[in-house]
Amino acid sequence: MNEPQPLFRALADPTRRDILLMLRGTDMTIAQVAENFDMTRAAVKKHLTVLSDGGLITVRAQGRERYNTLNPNAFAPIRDWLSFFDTFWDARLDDLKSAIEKDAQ
Amino acid sequence: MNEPQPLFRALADPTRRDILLMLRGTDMTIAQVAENFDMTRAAVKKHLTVLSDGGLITVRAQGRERYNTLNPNAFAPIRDWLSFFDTFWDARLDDLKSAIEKDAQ
DNA sequence: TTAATATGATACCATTTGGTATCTCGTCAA
DNA sequence: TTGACGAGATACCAAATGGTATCATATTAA
Repeated sequence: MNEPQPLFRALADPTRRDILLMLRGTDMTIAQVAENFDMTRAAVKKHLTVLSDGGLITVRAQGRERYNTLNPNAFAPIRDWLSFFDTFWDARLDDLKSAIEKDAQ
Repeated sequence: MNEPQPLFRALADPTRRDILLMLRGTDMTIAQVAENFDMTRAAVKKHLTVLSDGGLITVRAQGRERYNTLNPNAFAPIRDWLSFFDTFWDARLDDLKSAIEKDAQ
């Protein structure tokens, strides 16, 4: 069913959203990500795990280092979910249009 | 400023996302929303408060009832945030294009 | 080989979160 | 006027969450 819950959950924390922005340009190891925050490496690692569970990043091992990479298809499920509301907005606009037309008569 | 945190937080709970889907077609009172869930009205009310804090719904009083309405501009901040990654994807595609061209030489 | 380094894993803690129960306050109707 | 009804508010509880400290493991380098 491709549950979007882990994705929405992952995006709910500001630190995790900052990590994602940070990973736009370059892949980073856990230590590199942790340098940018005022918290322990262990805490950052937890955030990275949540991001991975949400399908937002993938991890590539290279020797003793783990490079975290932003997933190109990361936000597709969110966009899909948001699209459930598109027809609604259209209907609202139609209602408005009808009301205006009726008003003009 | 326009902090997106309350919005992301509001969307992180599956019950709240279901409420939003439910409100697409019609405005509903707290009791009406609560009918659709296996939890107390008080719990539903809490969810509605979080949704309101996130700017996702507005509440209109009518007598002793409160009608909850989906906010038309609800998802704009999320779309804005997601757009921060658009240039990144473009750059990735450019990289890919360059690599292919170099490969073709 | 041995020490330093990058990460994994786990136990633990305080706070937040999602939920119930309960009481109070307006508003509507008999 | 007097209940009944819809909603607000608060106290309380269990579980999830974000964080630290600490120890173990694997890899690199001297």
